[in-house]
Amino acid sequence: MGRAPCCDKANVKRGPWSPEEDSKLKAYIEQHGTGGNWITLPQKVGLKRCGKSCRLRWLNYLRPNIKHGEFTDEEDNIICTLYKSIGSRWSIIAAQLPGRTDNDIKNYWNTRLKKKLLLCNKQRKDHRPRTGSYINHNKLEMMKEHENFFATHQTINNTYSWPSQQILFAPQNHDLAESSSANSHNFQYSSTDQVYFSQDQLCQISSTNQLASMNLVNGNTCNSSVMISNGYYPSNGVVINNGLQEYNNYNSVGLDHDALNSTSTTHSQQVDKSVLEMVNSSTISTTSQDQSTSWEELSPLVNYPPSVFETVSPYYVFEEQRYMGLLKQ
DNA sequence: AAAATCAGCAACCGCAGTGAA
DNA sequence: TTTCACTGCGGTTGCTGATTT
Repeated sequence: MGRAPCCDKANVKRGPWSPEEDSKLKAYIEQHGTGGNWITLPQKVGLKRCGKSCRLRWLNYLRPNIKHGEFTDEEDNIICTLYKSIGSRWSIIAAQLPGRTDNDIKNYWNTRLKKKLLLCNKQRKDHRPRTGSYINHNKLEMMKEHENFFATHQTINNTYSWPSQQILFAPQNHDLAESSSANSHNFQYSSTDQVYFSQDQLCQISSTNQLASMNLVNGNTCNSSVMISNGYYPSNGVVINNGLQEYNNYNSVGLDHDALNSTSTTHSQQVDKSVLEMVNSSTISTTSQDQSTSWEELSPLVNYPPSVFETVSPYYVFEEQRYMGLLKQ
């Protein structure tokens, strides 16, 4: 026995909403509210529409403070970062972007952001060496090669106009920082807990085992970092290289507890906090990921340069898949 | 200038979760 | 405990205007 339809489809209007319908619905809801029952709302308003249709129209178009138009670089950033973390859970992503609806963000991702990444990937593939193992290339040489490439191919830099950010890592304790410093990495301290690395330094680090014992820090700006609790579940590490952005954001379960409880949070921290709460309080779907473009499909598009992450990404990707329910435990 | 194709987006569909009876 | 109406969400469809051929 199938479920009863929510409305009599033969007697409801479908398709685009007219201005008259819009104004009727808007006026009614502004005056009376939804009454918590969308199914009976159309009758009260005097519309021959399905309740679900009214709800959608209100949420996506009529309700106050809806923001239409171009997405900003910061919004792009947040969408990509969160997509990397939680996948296509548009309502959660929308909750981080005031005025944007899940439908808007979903459309924007499917029609523009995804293509933006694909375009970038194509350009990167075109530049890859044709022979030999990419992974086995000398890391420093590859890094220099990429830097030269982006220095001379301004068009690619223009393709990605997102704000530049700096990669941040933090040692788990000061001893590590000091010992690392003693290893001639010449770290710059932004605070007692954080260290900034140059790309060359990262190459050196990734060629050693030091990365595994470090904490990845959220680097939306140099001054707004979230300390991650351990080296296994970094969250929201974003790397910029000459205009290209590295989204290395993994599951929020690794957020540092102290950071989460900190009262002096930055915007990016607040985003992580609330997303963590939302993700933890909702069920993770194992099916929706299959139907949309998976991050596994797109992640190669933003993993640049490979030399920085090849050491650690397989494990992190595994962890991400496991927590997203993509792998059996 | 007309036809074909593409891109963007509003709206729809159906499934899963929730809570009241 | 079970049933079922309702809500919310994510994937998909189809319309429309823009662009290309």
